Amino acid sequence: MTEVAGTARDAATEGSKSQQAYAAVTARIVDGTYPPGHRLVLAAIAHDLGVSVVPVREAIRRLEAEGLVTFQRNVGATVAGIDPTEYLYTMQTLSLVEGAATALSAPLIGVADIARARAVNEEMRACLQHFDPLRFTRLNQEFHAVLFERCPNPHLLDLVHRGWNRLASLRSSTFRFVPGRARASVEEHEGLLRLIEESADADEIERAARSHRSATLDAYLAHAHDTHP
Amino acid sequence: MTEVAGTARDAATEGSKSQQAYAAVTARIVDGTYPPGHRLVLAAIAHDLGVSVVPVREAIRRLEAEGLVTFQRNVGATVAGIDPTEYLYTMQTLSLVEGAATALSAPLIGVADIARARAVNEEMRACLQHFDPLRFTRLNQEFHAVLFERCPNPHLLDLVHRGWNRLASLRSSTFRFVPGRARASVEEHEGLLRLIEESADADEIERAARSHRSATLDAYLAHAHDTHP
DNA sequence: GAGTACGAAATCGTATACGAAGGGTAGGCA
DNA sequence: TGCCTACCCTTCGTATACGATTTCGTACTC
Repeated sequence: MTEVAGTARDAATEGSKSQQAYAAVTARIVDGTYPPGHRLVLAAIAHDLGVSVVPVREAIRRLEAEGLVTFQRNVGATVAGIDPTEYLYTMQTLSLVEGAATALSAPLIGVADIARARAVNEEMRACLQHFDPLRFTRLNQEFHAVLFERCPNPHLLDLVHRGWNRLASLRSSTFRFVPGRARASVEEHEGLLRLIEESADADEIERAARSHRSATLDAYLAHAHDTHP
Repeated sequence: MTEVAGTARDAATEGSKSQQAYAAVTARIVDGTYPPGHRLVLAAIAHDLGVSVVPVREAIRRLEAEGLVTFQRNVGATVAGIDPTEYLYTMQTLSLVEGAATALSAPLIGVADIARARAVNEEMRACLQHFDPLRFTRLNQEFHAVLFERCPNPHLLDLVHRGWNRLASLRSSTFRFVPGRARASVEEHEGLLRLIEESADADEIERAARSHRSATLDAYLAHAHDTHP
């Protein structure tokens, strides 16, 4: 079946069924088909993907290791929720690793990268008018990806990706709750680009990138505190 | 054997077979039964542990996610090696996350913790006389564990544990190669304790903890460069 | 003598099957 | 009427079995 229908299908058809299952489930979590709290039943997913439960099981375990799903023995897996505490920890960790990754990749960033990042940021600025949180968040990720993707330390880069993945599961980004943060964010992006352009000290870049993210977290916390005192 | 003899056996018998397999394989990697480069054959391990290949497979995948083993499709898993580059990346990442974890846990560290850490450090100081790299390394881990273990951010703490685990796979620690680093390390430990005692700024503690580890890395790199120019 | 091609052994990947543990519901008893 | 218990159903956990893929050894040819 796999060969017949999907010949040179798409990137998802690559490799083992486990990988396919992983890709498929991840996509569904990120795009919201499986909302937070949704129960992931192995047999159902397996049937859905046209494979056996074994590869699905492996995929779920991998997702568990990455924190996108929680797992309970003999009970099953559920899509990890948007627990505010969880959010805090994830953002805190991400600020740390992304800050470092950005600093490490800064010396390797060329003019083309800078231009691309700036273009994305300008798009974000334009987006401020008729504000669309989802679009803004997507652009935000794209912007930062340009900045950290050249990080030479693969472990660190992997941690950054995991952090973003976890955040992706709550699609209704921070900016939905705290739209006021969006404008400041765009300005800080420009400042970050300047630092990289002028080959600033690694420490300085790391601090800037880290506090940029921390500020978003703080804005969210302040908002959450106002809403649920 | 597992069911008949071991009723409330021991901690290793807890939970699923997958967890048992994970614990067993991890232990063998850390204690050197499976040296770096050793090929992990599923069927052999399964037979050895008295279980089927499925749980073993899951355990291996988990170890892969943690970086203790490398995996190749349709080929198998091998215990991850001591590639100097890998070491650099791991230490770099560890310095980052451990520094942050130490800073975050500092306010939660009580006098008892300080006393224990200091006792361990004194033991390390005594150990400097008839130097034993393995013992020194074990004490070193114990010392740092006291300092970061109270970190309230579980993700971050998990990353620190993973980092240490990966380093544990190369038991012949840095201090074997660079014994001169040991004395400086003990002194820096004392400085770190002082900072925590006097409730220093979080940034300051983070910087101190990070550069402590970075210094160890640098010492190793300098040594490696001397040896293999 | 070296390189290549073919075949066999080893090992992984996945499917299917069965036993076990949890949760929900219905029925009975206080 | 409310709570407790027993049963059943759903879903997971593991074993076994078979097909797929890779690798190593050997023989043949240039």
